[in-house]
Amino acid sequence: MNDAPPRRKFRREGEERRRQDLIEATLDCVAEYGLEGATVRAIARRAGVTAGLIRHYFPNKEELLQATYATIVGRMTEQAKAALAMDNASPRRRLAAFVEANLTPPVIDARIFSLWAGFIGRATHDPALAAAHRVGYLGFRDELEALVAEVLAAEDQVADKAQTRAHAIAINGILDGLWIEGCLADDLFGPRELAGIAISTVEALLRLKPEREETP
Amino acid sequence: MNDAPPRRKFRREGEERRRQDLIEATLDCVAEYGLEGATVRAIARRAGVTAGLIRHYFPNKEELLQATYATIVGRMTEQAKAALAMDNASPRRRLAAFVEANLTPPVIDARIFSLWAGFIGRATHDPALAAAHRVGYLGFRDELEALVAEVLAAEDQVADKAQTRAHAIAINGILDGLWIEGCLADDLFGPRELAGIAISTVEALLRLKPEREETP
DNA sequence: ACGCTATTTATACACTTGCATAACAACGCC
DNA sequence: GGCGTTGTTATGCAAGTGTATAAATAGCGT
Repeated sequence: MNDAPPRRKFRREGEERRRQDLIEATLDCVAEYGLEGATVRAIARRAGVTAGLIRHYFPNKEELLQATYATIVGRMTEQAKAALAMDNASPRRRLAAFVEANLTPPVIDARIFSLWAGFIGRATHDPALAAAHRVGYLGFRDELEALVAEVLAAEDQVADKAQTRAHAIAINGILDGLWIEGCLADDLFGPRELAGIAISTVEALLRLKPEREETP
Repeated sequence: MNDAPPRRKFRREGEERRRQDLIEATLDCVAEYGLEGATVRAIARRAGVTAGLIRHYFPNKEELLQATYATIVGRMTEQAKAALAMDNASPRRRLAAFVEANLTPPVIDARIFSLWAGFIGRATHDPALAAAHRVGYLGFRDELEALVAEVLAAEDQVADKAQTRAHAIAINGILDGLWIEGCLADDLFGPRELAGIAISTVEALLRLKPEREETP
């Protein structure tokens, strides 16, 4: 008569490890089924735990989603900044590396895009998200603006402040736009085609000399 | 003892009219609460009908959403193409007008963006939406490619096919990227600033002569 | 003026969702 | 090795979801 189902075995994990696992599971779910498919049960199944556990690490689902969003934003900016760290290279090369880093995997990634779209769509109604986006955007643009100023200085161009700002806005737009297309339809482009197009465009915008003229 | 609630009065509408009303109501709901807020009941309430009626015009909710998406895609491309209709102007001016049309109201609009974001997030996993996006994108890009070819021809530049394609991809990216920023944070930019930046960038990309040189 | 029929309402159903709670067991500590 | 802490499971619930179905009525053809 003992038809009581055997209780599931489990292991205790470290707090940080579990949180990270849950976030990763959320990313997987969003990638596969979209934001709407990222239910607590689906996430838990993916993470190999039961649904209730989520509430033990996050006060509610919303916070898990925000933590997930913060994770990918951090991951992306980290990738981009890594490209800036090449201190020995010329400003022009660093700009090119920066552009390329933003338009190749792992930044070009359908999973990330799916999550980004889900969140950014909410930014219109959710002031907190709108503010988060703004901070990230302006930070990114400032970085870009500094880089542009360096490049122009190295090329002996007058770096008008307004002009530099405009350039940064434009480059940021190019990166955003091509990033989207790359995430949505990478099969339409060659492996490094988007990066190449972006670099050409940026160099034309900054009126850099067209070809290899590093050492006159 | 007659506590039977009085049945709601209603009017019969023409089929096409009702379908359009339901689509419009869906647009409102998505714009206001996001895709997740566009439930059949919310949509029906918005349209001033009861939920069951939706199923009388659409076999299921999914089809209503697809019809809605098709509607906004059509509306956006229609707006953009209208700017191309200035037949008497020079290719260069028409390109500038096209760019400007895509980066000023009513194309720059938080509501439209909200809709776009909601749907595009699904396009990663929903094949039907992905296909819809792709035809829209490629159609837009083809239009752009033809325009670029005209401009280059008028400027006596050799119009390499691959180069023209690359230019169109780049311009499309610029438009997308700046469109997003404009929709999300129009207060960060002057009224026509984004359009101006985009036009400058495009002209630099196509290596057009910098200033007013229309009549040498 | 009166039915006919298709549009519209009303109600119900099966299912999913996020969240709350209680029982349980893995693991560190003495 | 027993024990307490707490990470983890199991179960339940109320609200909301899309959909199915039947009843009602608006408005047209006659």
